[in-house]
Amino acid sequence: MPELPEVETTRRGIATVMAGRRLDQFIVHENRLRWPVPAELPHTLQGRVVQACERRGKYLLIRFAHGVQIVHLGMSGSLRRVPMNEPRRKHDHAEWVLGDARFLYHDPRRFGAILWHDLNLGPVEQHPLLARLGMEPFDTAFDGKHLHRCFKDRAVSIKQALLAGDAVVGVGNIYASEALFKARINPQTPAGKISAARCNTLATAIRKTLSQALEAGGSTLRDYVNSTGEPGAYFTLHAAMYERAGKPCPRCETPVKRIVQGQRATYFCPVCQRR
DNA sequence: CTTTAACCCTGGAGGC
DNA sequence: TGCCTCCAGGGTTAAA
Repeated sequence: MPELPEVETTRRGIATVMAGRRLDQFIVHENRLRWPVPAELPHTLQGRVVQACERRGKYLLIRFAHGVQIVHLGMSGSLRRVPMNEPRRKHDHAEWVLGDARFLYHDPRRFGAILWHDLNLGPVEQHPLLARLGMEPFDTAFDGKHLHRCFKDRAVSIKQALLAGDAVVGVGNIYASEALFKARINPQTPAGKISAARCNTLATAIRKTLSQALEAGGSTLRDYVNSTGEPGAYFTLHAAMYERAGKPCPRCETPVKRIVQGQRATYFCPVCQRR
């Protein structure tokens, strides 16, 4: 389950190798991902130079002069650098070869995606998958005011509003529970009922949660793209709430509660986290 | 418009 | 040991 920290760590890893280099070959071994990998993509990319590796939300953007390759790791995907002679494993669906550097896209559940955006159609930010994404949590403009504005009049729970991704990107199911615990907000609170002051607290909590995870990801996954499936940051970062139902809250020792919101598990402390 | 639920898929866990 | 069922997850889309 790559969350924003893994995606960002992956981006940094591939960027140092890919940026400025010629892509000799892009090879598709299995095109049945979330959407089919475009059949002409290997031809479109053959011999083109990678300009940059960027990220928007959990989407990796591999930029070329004529377009942008959009890569999503879904929930089970990884993008690793491997030796040239390493045999492919099951679920290695695509590979990039740039000189002596080789990267494999591995995704057992095939929830990920590899797409192409032609820059003749306009900037990649206008791609349907990216156009309605919320603000980046590390954007300097991201703050409580922004959240308060986004959540105004919304009846949906704050947990679900965070996951929706139209206010802020990168807060997945794990970090939503963690950030709400940190901000001491009950996940069932209607988003529109959260005061401006608590939105400030929440914005800080989100940024702190993600940056701590990124730091953990950055240390344990320093060579993520060179390795063979290191554990994600959420394993090394001890979760206070996530998957800890019945265990004591780290603040008050009340048993952590598990509920389901929008078909997804939420973990919270019924004492520390108030509406 | 909002809200809800189904869907895509595989691996792992638990029951028998 | 094997077979069956259930569950997890992100994010889009169809239906209500």
